[in-house]
Formats: sequence, C-alpha cells, structure tokens
Amino acid sequence: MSSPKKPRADAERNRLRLLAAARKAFGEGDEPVTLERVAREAGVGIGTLYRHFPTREALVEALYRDELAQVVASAPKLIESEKPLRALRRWMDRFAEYASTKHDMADTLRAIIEAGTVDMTQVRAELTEAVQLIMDAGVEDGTLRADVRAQDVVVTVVGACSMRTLPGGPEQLDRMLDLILAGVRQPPS
Amino acid sequence: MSSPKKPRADAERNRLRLLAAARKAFGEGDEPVTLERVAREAGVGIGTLYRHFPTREALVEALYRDELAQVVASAPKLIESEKPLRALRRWMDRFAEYASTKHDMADTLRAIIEAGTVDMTQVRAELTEAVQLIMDAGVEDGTLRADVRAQDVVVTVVGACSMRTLPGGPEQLDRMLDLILAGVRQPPS
DNA sequence: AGTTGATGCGGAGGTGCCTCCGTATCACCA
DNA sequence: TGGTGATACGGAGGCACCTCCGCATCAACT
Repeated sequence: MSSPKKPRADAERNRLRLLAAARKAFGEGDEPVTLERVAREAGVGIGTLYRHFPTREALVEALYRDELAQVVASAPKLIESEKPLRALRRWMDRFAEYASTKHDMADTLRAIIEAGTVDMTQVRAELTEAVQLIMDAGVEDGTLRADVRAQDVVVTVVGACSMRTLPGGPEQLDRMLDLILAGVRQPPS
Repeated sequence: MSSPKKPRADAERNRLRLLAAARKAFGEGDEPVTLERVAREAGVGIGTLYRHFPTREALVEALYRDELAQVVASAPKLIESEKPLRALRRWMDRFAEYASTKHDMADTLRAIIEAGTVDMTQVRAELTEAVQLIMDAGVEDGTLRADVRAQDVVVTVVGACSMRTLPGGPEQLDRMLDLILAGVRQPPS
C-alpha cells in the first residue's frame, strides 16, 4: 500500500541536500534566490534540482509545506476558542502573516491556486477545507452566510495577500481582509 | 506649459512603430509575446524598445491606456442609469471582463498597483477615483458602507482579477466579485 | 563478485529579459 | 550648407530560467 517503487539512495540524499540548501537560501533575508545558487550550494547540478522540483513553485512548496499545514491545522483550534466570525478573521490574519513573511510563498500560493498540478490541488483543497470548517460553524450559529463558498473566500484572500507592496502600506491588507470578511458575514436582515 | 522638450522625429516614429507592432503581437490570440519579437517586427533594435518602454508593463500600459480610460469613464455613466450597488457591480464586471480578455493587462495592473512608478500611480489613482465616485453615491443613499475605502476595493478587485485560471472556472470570478460587493454593502442593521 | 537494465546525474546550450555604451542621426545655429 | 552638441539607435553580452541527453551510478539478480 505504501511502496510504489524502490527509491535510489543518492536520489533521496540529493533531495534532502537541495531542501537544506533552499531553506538556507530563502531564509537569508536579502534578495533574490537563484535556483542555480541553490543547486551549487547543495553540491548538485542544476539538472538535478529540476528533476526533483520541476518548477520553482514545487521547491518552495516542499519547503513550506509543514508551516502551511500548521496554518491549516490552526482552523479547528480557532473554532474552539473563538466565535466563528472572529475565528475566520484570525485565521485570515494567520494566513496573511505567513504569506507576507515568506513572500516567496505568496507567489507560490498563487501558482498553486492557478495551476492544475495534482499535488498543488492538494494544498488548495486543504486550505479550502480549513476555511470550510470555520464557515460551517458560522453558518450553524447564524453569523455567517450560507451561500458563500469556502473556495471563493480562499482564492480571494490569496489574491489579496499576493499583492506584494500595497500602496496603502501594510494596514491596507488588514482592511482588505476586513472587507472580505464583511462579505461573508450574515446581514442581520 | 505644454512643451517641455523638443522631441526628435525618429524617436516619435519609432515609438509609434513599436506600439503598432505590440498591438499586433498582443492582439494575436496565441501565445507568449517576446519583446524581442515586437522590436524586430517594428524594425528597431531591442535597446530602442527598452528606451521607450523601460519595462514590459510600461509597454502594455501604453497599449491599453485608452481602453482603461474607457473603463474609468464608464463609472459616471453607470451611476446615472443604475442604483449605486448595481452600478458598482456592473463596473466590476466591466473591469473584470476587460482584465481577463487582455490578460496581459491583468499582470500589468498588478504591477501598477504594486509599483511605485509615477505614471503608474496615475492609473491607480484613476481607478480609485472611478470607484470612489460610485461609492460616494452609494453612501449618500445609504446602500453602501461609508467606512470602506475605494482604494481597498480596487486593490482587492485587481487581486481577484489577476488570478489567471480559477479552479472553479470562470463563474468563480463572478462569485468572488459578489463577495467583495457584499463587503461594501451597508448592512440593513 | 560480475553483469546489466533502470534510474539518476550534470552541465552545456537555447531562450528571453534587460543593460550598457560606442556609433549614428538629428536639430539647431552660424 | 557645414559644424556641433544633444539625442537616439542597435545589438552584443550578462544573467536566470529551464530542457535535453550522453554518461555515471545504483541495486537486483546470478
């Protein structure tokens, strides 16, 4: 059930080296990470990098998959400690903080949303599920609208977060998230 | 008041040739437009292209400036014929249709929103003004919230429209715009 | 241990973006 | 019209992305 193929030892070793080198390179605050540098730093050829990670996004995704999983996992916790509306807002904040810190990740998330790759769809589905969870709670207690799809919220939020430098400064993103949140809110009719 | 410098004849001629070539190249439905090709087609060197249009965005912006101006200009007309809420939605549609047809323009708009270049700021301001106009009308008649900034709406809409291919198909953008619109709406409290 | 097919490796090379600067052209004035 | 500084031109070249394929390495079997 779990071993589709026999992996070669050197392949796995190189994969790990690449991830380590990438983590280091993307970690350093300053600027643009060239994949050639990552490969060199890992002591492998550029071809090897591309075989393991066919696109830049694939590499970044592998790098941050863990942290993203934590963001996803925070959703159920937030529901327990907060009312749905506030939980959703806090989740957005968490996501936004994450996406803007590692702003390489923001681009990658865009790509993930857009692309049709399989394991990309996976990440997208996880995010949607997290939001769905909160929204279900909100629908149940009547504070959130029932006719809004979680996926639409996710895509809109990703779109908002993927704008690099906002003209209105960092607080603008906050207001934009508020705007989206207001759209999900059940009007007191 | 109007002639800061004397323009050289060949410069202006090349500028026009470049725009013509670009319009043709971007017009053709199929795929990716290389700037080198545009330059060649215009019969000028690549260096000349870059002198006239320092970035790809500058070129695309120049290409579509007119059409964008029309989108901006549609705002006052919409106010006359529709209620503010509906006017805003129609404006968003107009914008979205435009941005997704010329999807090179979508990228460019992103760049415009993000970048700090002067004449880019100009376009951003125009868009914001258009939305502001509609929102003012909506605030006046009480259908739209007064505490939402037009700029936030613009940036959020651009973010949404700049997602290339949505996982939920073309209708998803429609729903996302509805979501944003709902955020601007005055709750009947 | 030796053989061998499968798997992975490396980096040269093709492409596009953009810069830089020596050369050509223009507009103006004598 | 010829001279001259200012302005614009062209394309080579540097950089990064990504592909392709001949060669090396691995692991499974004898």
